Amino acid sequence: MAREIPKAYEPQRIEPQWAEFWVKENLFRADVGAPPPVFSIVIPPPNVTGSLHIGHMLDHTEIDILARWHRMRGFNTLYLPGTDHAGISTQRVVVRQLAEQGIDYHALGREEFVKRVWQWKEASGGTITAQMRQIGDSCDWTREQFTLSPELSRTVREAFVRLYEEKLIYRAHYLTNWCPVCLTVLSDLEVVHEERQGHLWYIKYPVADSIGDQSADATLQFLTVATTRPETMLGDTAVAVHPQDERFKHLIGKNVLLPLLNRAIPIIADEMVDREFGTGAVKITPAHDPNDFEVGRRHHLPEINVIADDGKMNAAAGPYAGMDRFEARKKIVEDLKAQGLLEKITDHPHAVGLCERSRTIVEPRASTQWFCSMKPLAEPAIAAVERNEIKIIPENRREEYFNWMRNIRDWTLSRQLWWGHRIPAWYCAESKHVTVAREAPTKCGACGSENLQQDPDVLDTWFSSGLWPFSTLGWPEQTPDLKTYYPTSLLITGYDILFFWVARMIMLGIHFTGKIPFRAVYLHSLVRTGSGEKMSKSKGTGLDPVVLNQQYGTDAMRFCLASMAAPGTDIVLSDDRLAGARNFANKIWNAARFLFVNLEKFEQTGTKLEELASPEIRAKAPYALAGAVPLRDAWIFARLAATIDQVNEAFANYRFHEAAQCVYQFFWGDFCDWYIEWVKPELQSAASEHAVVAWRNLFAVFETALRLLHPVMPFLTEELWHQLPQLVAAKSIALARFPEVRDSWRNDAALAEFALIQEIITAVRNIRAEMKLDPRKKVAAEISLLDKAAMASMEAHRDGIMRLGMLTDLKITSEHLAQAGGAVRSTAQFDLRIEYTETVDVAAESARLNKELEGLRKAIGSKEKQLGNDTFRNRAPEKIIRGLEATLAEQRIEMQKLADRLGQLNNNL
RNA sequence: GGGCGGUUAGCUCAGCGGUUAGAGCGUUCGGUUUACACCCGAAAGGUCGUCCGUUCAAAUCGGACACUGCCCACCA
Repeated sequence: MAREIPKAYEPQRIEPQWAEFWVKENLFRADVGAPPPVFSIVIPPPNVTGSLHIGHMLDHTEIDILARWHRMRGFNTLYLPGTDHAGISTQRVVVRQLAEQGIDYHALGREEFVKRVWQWKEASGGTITAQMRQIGDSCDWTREQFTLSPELSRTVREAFVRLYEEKLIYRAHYLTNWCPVCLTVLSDLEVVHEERQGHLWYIKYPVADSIGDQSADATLQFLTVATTRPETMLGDTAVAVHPQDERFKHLIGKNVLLPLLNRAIPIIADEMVDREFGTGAVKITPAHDPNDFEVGRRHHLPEINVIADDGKMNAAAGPYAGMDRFEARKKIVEDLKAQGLLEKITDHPHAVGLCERSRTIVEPRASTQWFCSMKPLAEPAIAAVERNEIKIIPENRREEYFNWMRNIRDWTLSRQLWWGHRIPAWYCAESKHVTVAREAPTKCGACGSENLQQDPDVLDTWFSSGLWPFSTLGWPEQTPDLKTYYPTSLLITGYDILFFWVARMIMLGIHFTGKIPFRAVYLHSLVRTGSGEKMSKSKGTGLDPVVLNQQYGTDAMRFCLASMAAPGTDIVLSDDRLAGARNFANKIWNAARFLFVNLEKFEQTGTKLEELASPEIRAKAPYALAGAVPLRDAWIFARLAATIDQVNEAFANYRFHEAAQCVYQFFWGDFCDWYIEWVKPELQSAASEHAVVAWRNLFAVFETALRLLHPVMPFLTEELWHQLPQLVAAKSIALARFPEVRDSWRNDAALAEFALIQEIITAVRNIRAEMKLDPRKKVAAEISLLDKAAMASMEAHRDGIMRLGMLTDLKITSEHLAQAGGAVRSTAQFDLRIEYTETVDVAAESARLNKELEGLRKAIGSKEKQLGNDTFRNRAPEKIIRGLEATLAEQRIEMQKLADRLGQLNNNL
C-alpha cells in the first residue's frame, strides 16, 4: 500500500471520489425483500429548481446521520429522495426570467409558458440533487420522485377526486387572500403578518335623511367611521353599528351617502361591532374585508369589488379607476379633506398581511375558489398525536400542533397559476354542470355536451406534498414498497413547516391510507444569522453551504451542524465553529497518518499489516500481554464502550449534539491525547510480542472508532477505513456494522486506575508550568500514596508516567514526603514533589494555596451543614449521603495537607 | 390579544432536582516533544437575569417581574 499521506486532510480531494462511488455502486438501494426491522424516511422535497441552502444542509445532515446509523445496525433502510415542483416560487422565477428578456408571460400563453418552465426545470432541476450527492446523502436514487411527474400527477388527481366524491372538496365564493404580484389567491398560511405603523382615518359619512335639513342637530348630519384602509370605502355597501348602542339606535335603517361616489348605503345593526373601538360605527366593504364579508352575508349586502387583480382600482372605483390602490388611498384622503369630510387621522399600529413569496401586501378579495374541508380530516389527525401513535419531538411542538389543528379553517386549494397540477374539473358551457374526473371527460356528465372547459387553476403545491410519504411509495396501488416502507419511520424537518406540510401529511395520510404516514416527527431548529434572523438568500443573510463545504469540507459542516443541533434552540453558525470541526477532521486524519507512518517502520521487522489489522485479527481485540490486557488497552476499550453507549443513546433521542460531543471527546481527548501518546514506545518495541499486541489493539480501536464516527463524518471515515485491510466483499464502511459493545470491554476498574495516572501526570505538568521549569529539562519526582493498590499501579506504570511527565526518576513511597525543597502538589490520594532547586516564589505559592483552601472551606462547610441536618439524613437517598461523606472526608484530608503546606511555607520565610 | 421559547465563563452554547457548574472558540503563560501549529502542555475566567416560593437539597421545579426572540390571531 502506498502511504504518501498529506500532512493535512484535504476534503476537496477526497470527498468527490466517495460521493461518486456511493452513487455509482448503488450502495443505498433499498431491498423490499431484506429482513426487518425497517427504517424508512422520505426527504422533505426541496424545490426542484432550487439549490442547496443551509436549512437543507441541516435537514439532510440529520436525516443522513440517522439513515446511516440504522443501516449500519442492520435495518432495512430506505432514504427516499425527490423534489417538489414548488408552484408559486418556480413560476415566479420563470416569469422574472422572461421579463428580463422583455417577454410578458401572459403574451406567451399558457401552453408555451408551461413549456418554458419545464425547460427551466430540465436545465436547473439537476442542481439540488447533484448537491445532495455531493454532501453524501445516502439516498436510494433509483426511487427518486418528483411531485409533478406523470405518476405523482395521477396520484394527485386520484386524491382530489376522492375528496370531491366524499364532499370534502368543494367550490365556493368566499373572501380570500389575493397577491397582486403573484396574481393568485393564497391560503391563510401563505400570508405572513407584519406589524406596521398605520393610521386610522376618521371619515364623515353624511346621513342621507339629514341632508338638506338645516334645522337638524349638527351631530346628526354625519356618521363618522374609522378605517385603516380608506381606499376600500369605494366598495362600501353599508355602515354598521352595534344594535344596543344608544348613540346610533335612531339611525338604524336609515341611509348614509357614501362620500366621493354619492351612493346611498344603509345603516345596519350587527353584533360584530365593537362599541369601544374607533367611533363605534364601521364601514362595511364585503368584497374587501373578511369580517365585512360575513356581515354582508348576514345582511344580504351586495359585494362591490373595487380593486382589480393587479392591485389597481377598477371601473367600480369611478374617478379613481386605474390608480394603484395606495395611490388611490392618498388621493381619496386628499379629496375627503378638501370636502371637509375627514374628521381626523390618528396613528394606529396594526398587522398587515404580506404574501409569503413576494412580500406584497395581500388584498382580501371575494372570489370563487376550490376549498378543502379540514375539520373532518383534522379530527383523526389530532387523535393520532394524542394517542402518541405519532410522536412529536420536541414535546412542546405538540401543543402548537393541537392549537392549530383544533382551530383549523378550510384550505384554499386553487391557485391562479399555470405551473402545477391542474384541477381535474371540467365545466360544461351549456348546462354549467361541473364534472370532476380522474381523466379528461369527453362529454358533460349531466347533459352530454362536448363543449367542456377544464378549470384553468392549479392546486396548491402543498396538496401534492401532503401526499408525499405514500404517493412516493406507489399509492393508491398496494405496491411492495408501500407494504414494506409505509408507514415511514420518521420525518425530520424544520418546525417552520409544521402546519404547511407536516400537519397536512398527517391528515391526508390517515385519510387515504388509513394509517399514520410516520411514527415520529423530529422538528429541528432553524439556522439563523448572528443577529437572530432566519437565514435567507434573497436578503443576502444566508451562508452558502456549498461554498462552506468547499472551504471546510462537508464532513466538517456535518459535524458542526450536528454538534450545534440541540433540540429546541436555533443554530447560529459561525466560521469559528466550522474551523473547529475542520480541525477535528484533520486530527483524525493525522491520527491515521501517525499509524501508517510508524507502521512502515515496523513493517521492516517483517510483520505485515494484515497480521495486525485484518478483520479477523481486529475481531479478537483487545489482546493480552503476558496473560493480561495492558491497562492502557483495557482503559481505551472501556472508554470506547462508554462512548458507543452514549452515541447510541444520543441518536435514539435525536440528540445529535451529544453524539458529536462524545465522539469528539473520545477521539481527540482519549484516543489521541492519551492512548496514542501512551502506546507510542510500544509500537517500535524490540520485544516483538509487545509491539504486535500494541499494534493490534491500536488498529482495532481506531477502526471501531471510524465506524462509530461514520454516520456523522462519512467521507473521511470511508477514506481511512479503506486504508485498513477489509474483507474482499466489503465495499464500504457504510455497509459495515455499527460498533457493538462487548461486555468484556466494560471495565470500571481500568477507568479508575488510568484516571489516577492521568491525574498524576497532569499534576506533574502543572507544577512544571507553574514553576516555569524548562520544558525540555527532565527532573526527578517523588510520590507518596497510602493505598497499596495505587502504589502497585504506579510501580507498574512508572515508565509511562516518567515519559509523559518528563521525569528522570519517580520514587514511590507510602511515607510522608521529605519537607525540604521542591514543589509540591497534594490531593487526598497522593502527595507529589518535584525536585526544584530555585527558591519557590512564596507569595505566588501562598496565593495559590489560599485560593484553593478558600474553595475547599466553602465546599466542606456546605457539606458539614448538610450532613449535620437530621432531616437531610432522614430523607435523602443513602447513595447521596454516602457520596457526600466520602467526598467530605477526602476534602478534609486535602485541606489539612494544604494548610500544612501553607504553614511550612510561611515558617520558612 | 393569545401561545411558546431564551436570559449560565469575554463570545457561541451544553447541562434542566443531588457531591467544588461543562464544552468549543477567544484570552494568558510555556512549547522546533520521531501524526497534527488545522498542533502540544498548563492556566485564568461564572454569587447560572431579578425577586418570592416548593424541597433535606434548586442553574435545574412553581410563581411574579425585567429584558429578548419566535409563532399564531378577521378588532375596522
